[in-house]
Amino acid sequence: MDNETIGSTLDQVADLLEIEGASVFRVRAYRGAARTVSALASPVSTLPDKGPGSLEELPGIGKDLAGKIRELAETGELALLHELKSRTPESLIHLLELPGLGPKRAKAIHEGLGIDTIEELEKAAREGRLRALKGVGPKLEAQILEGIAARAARGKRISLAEAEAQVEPIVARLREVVGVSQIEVAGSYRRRRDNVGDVDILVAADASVAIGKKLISDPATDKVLADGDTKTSVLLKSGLQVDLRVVPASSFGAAMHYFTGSKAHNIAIRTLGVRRKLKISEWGVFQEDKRLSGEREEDVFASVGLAWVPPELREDRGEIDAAREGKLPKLVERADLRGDFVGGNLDADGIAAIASACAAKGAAWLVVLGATRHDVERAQKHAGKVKLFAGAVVPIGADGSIGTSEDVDVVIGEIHAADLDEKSLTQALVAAAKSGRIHVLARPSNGGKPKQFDVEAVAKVCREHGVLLGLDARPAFLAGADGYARAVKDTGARIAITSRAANADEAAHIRFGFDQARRGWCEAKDVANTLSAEAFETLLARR
DNA sequence: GCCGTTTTCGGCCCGACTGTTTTCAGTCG
Repeated sequence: MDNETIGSTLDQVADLLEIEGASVFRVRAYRGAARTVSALASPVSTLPDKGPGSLEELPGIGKDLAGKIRELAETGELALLHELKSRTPESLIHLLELPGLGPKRAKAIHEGLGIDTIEELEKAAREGRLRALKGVGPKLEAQILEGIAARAARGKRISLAEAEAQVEPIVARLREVVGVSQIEVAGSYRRRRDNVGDVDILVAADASVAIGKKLISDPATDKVLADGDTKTSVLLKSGLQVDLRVVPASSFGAAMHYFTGSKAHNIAIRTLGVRRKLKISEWGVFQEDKRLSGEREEDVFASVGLAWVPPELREDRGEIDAAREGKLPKLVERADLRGDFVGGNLDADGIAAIASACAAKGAAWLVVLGATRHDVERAQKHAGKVKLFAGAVVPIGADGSIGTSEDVDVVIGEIHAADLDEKSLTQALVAAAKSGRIHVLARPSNGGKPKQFDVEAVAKVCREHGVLLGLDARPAFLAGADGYARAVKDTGARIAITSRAANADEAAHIRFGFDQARRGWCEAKDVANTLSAEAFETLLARR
């Protein structure tokens, strides 16, 4: 069973436990494990049984959960889940997806009314039977019906690129409101997750400033979900939910920290606060009701003895220990960009256009995929100072054999292996990396869905043979790229971020690759795109 | 179910909002 499925199975267990009324801490443990396993770059089966790197060593996973995860990985089944399903109908899990319905009410609905499915729930709500339950009145009943009607559109996450395109113009309009001193987008958007579920905009201003009204009247707004003094929520016409929160400037740092999350990171930070007898909230850092700080985000970290942590790292994946020990990575920055891999049947004019757009972003070299040395030589005259390399993408066979290509400077090996299992895929990639015929090993993907393989094992071979590991920066190919980058970095190998842009607009997508590399703790030295043209050429020759 | 600068047992983040209540439980982020 692959890691993602193991994660969602553990989430199901958590849902059912929650409905049963199990300890919230036990539920949290399962959710934490689900998150941790889903984010692993390599399949659970490739982890060592004991000692460093084993399941038990992962934060929040102890003996019991490690056993359950192994059970799932090896057999695809989980005895506990069967047991839970025998007591509580599985279909109740779907009730939790409705706004206003949590575990307690789902349980009450099941036990009090004998309702197990959304269809039964809808019927009962229409007939006004739900309000027979304690704590449920007409408003909740209406909300549930509305939730059922809108459930297809809810909970859908969109790519970061799409979210940027929708949110940036809105933020620009909100920024114009008089009395707004600071405005930032927080949440997973600020952490640069490859997909976002909703968008949190944080504003420093007096509560009296009419910024909520401005959002409500924004041309992109479709529907108002909440409209209070400090919080306004709307649904955009696209279906994206935007939450706007107004805080005083004195709390802006604490609020930024809080609303940036992640939830797991916040819990970890607050737990550190508790040990120091501090209370940390979105309003600031408090000691016995006395407010100590909160104007700047750094204040929150400093209050628990930590250095400021870049948002991309705030996933409770070791950043807190690193911040305490002064071992945070100096993350690669977009300004470090020196080169990219572009392509897509470009003619000399197209190459020149991309070269000039990339040069404006700091590029000193470009690998042009699908171009011959002759094409590149001709285009070089119009490419200014940007050094061009001819590149080719060649197929890797299921046995690791490398296909043929034109005589080019840079060869990217790409495996098309929808049907290969983890082990065969790993073997093929290792063989390709050892072949001495490729410079970059593309990340295996099945139409944007990453294929699982033993990243550590492959990256180790790549490091030994001077092969770069590709990270496709196109928005549809970013899933799991952060964990992949982290695994590559940890083995000491280097990644190569490839925009594969066919035009200047697409070349700007390289930033999404940088985002994921940052989420993967990569420093400039871990990313080949930061090399000067000379250093990149040397690297090509050395392989 | 996890975990240890209080701890191997007894804790486990914090606040806002909502709808239903006459003091609070449930949900959400």
